[in-house]
Amino acid sequence: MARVLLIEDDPNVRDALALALKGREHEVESAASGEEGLERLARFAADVVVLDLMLPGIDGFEVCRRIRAAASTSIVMLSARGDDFDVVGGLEAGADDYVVKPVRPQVLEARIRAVLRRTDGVPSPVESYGALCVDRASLTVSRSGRQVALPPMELRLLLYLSAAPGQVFSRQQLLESVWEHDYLGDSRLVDACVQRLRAKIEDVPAQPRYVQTVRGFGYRFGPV
Amino acid sequence: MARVLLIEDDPNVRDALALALKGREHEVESAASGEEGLERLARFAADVVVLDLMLPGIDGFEVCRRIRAAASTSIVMLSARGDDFDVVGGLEAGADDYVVKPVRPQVLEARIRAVLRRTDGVPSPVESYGALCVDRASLTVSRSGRQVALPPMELRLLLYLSAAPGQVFSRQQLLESVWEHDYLGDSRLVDACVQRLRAKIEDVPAQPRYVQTVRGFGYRFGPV
DNA sequence: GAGGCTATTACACGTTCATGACATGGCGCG
DNA sequence: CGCGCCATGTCATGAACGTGTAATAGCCTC
Repeated sequence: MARVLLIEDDPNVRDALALALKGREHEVESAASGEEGLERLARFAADVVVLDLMLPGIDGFEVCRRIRAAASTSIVMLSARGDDFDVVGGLEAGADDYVVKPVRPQVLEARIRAVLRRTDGVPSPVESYGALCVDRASLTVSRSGRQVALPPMELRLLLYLSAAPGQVFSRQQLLESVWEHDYLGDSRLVDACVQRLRAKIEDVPAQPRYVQTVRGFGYRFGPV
Repeated sequence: MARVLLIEDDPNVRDALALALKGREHEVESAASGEEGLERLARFAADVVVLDLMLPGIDGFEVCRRIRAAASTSIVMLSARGDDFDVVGGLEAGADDYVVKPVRPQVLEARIRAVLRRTDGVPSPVESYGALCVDRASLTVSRSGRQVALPPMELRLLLYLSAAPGQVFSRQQLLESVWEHDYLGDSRLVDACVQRLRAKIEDVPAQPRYVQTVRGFGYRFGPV
């Protein structure tokens, strides 16, 4: 019925859910960590990702953001923590649904179906922001209809930022998520990349419309 | 931000939710029964319908099916019954999400956003206190609809205070938490920052509505 | 009315960011 | 195998902006 990627570190839960979903004619692929999940996703074109929050290595929220940056796959979060605070945080990180463990497979499946029903009508991963067009499938960017060639890092940065328009990211967050650097310390690397990106996508780089500076905090993609 | 049709027969719940959603800049229309809701929907082009299941007259499931038949509006079901059976049934009747009462407005709103994200752009989460709106994702503040630019420290102070409305913080606490200074000692630094902040967000800085002085103790955010 | 607490304003220093030049390194092409 | 280009990361400079401090004025409380 659907292609499901299950990211969950507990083998018992993972196997139980995988089995149940397969029994309902879904195609299921499993991963035990965030890293593994992201890697699988690159090759297994999932319709929906079922994502545990408590993962070894990079946590569920970060995995969620990275999935959002790269693809338009739907995400159902799965967590043992059901406080209002957690739920709101999860949904704001970009999840389509948030389910509290333990969960009966029937319920999980019903929620997956509800999420997919919503997605069906939205085929195009092309997002357009003003004159800027970002196509996450072909990884191309165009500005006022004319295609813009972006080097890898600038493209990754743009994808990441534009996946959450309006949200402010610190340089540190960007170094970790986009560059996958883990060292702490001051670096003007992000700044430099932002400048180069602006030179290519902004009409007036000195008054950026898309990639904006938030003094003292970091950068944000739009809104104007 | 979004147009919400709220179908709920209990006037208390209805008014509370309507008020909370309006406070977050949504446009809200209410209906007390299924018939009234369907009729409203014909004229009020809602982005999402929040639908109680226990309604007088035609029940929530039937309303859901009729909405689905007529329009592509998203539906968030609201019910006091949270059995797995009910949840699965609700989602299979065509709901996009199913929320169990009682629900905190923040959670309902986060779920509405998640549902809308699929069809619309991504509006960011907004806390609103009277005429003051604080958007914690994009780090923007607006007063009576007009955006206010705040320098980093003033913004951090406002974010910190408004995260716990009503609670009093001493200058020392603020120095530690907002400034991350650890030295003890008298400093009028917090005062100065508060003044600058007031000048920007208060209508009458001399009679502050949002950032209030508690003589001898410190400052507090609201209540209005 | 005195003392302590807070508001208000001004100014100079420090931080932060933009910008462009430069060094490094990988990759493809000859 | 070697050359050269392009992308990336680092650095130095300069400007803009915000911030902390201090000095003064106002207010509340006892």
